[in-house]
Amino acid sequence: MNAIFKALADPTRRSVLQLLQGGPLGAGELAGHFDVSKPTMSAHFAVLVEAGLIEADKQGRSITYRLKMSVLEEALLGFAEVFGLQVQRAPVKSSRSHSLPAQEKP
Amino acid sequence: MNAIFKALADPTRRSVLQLLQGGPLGAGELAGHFDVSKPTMSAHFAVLVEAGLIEADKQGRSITYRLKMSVLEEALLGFAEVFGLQVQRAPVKSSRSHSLPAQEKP
DNA sequence: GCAATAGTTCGATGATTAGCTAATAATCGA
DNA sequence: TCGATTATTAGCTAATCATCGAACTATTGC
Repeated sequence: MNAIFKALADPTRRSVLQLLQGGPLGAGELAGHFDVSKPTMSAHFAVLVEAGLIEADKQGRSITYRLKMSVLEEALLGFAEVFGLQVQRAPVKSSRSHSLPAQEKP
Repeated sequence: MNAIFKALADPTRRSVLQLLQGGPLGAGELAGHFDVSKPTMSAHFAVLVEAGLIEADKQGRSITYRLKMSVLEEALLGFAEVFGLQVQRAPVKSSRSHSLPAQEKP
């Protein structure tokens, strides 16, 4: 829980999560969106993986990161319900998804 | 936005918010719940005030802190909706509140 | 095998943070 | 006015954090 909030405390990491919301992306591709060095991005990814918010899928010499929505959802829910707030999947807005939906490993 | 997530990154500060969820509390009373010095707590309060998550009401030589639910709610909502999540006030569970409800300044 | 590519690890640095004690400021009751 | 109370400010330390360049590892293609 604390690891998740710590992970969310950095704007770069929150942006990474938002980018992954559109579907899995490679490490290099993600890094291209930010003006920081690759080692720095690598560290950010590590923090997110450690928190369980994303998952790495290594294939060959590239790595694909995938958002673990359920973990984010559970964390927000757990925190919010103490305050009498509800977090739930929003009703799907009628817009066809352009990329594959970020699907959780079964 | 960033200030809010930074504020939420610390477990002590999250606990403070949770305590305030039951209604306004004095600085000393809040500090009594934690095993840290009062200056340290004072700094935590300052961070929360800076983020807009709580509000101080000074009366005489004591200070009452009050949770600003709407700010917390807006922040969670703004963040969550990017991920297709909804945050809303949960339906009131049928349990009478023991203390006065944390009411927002009008 | 070798060069190129993708990403991580290492080591260093500067900034921020949480924590403390001691001192200060403000208020209240006697 | 004096002493007690409540909380903040000041000044410090230790730890954590984001960042970088350089070196390293692993993989692919030729």
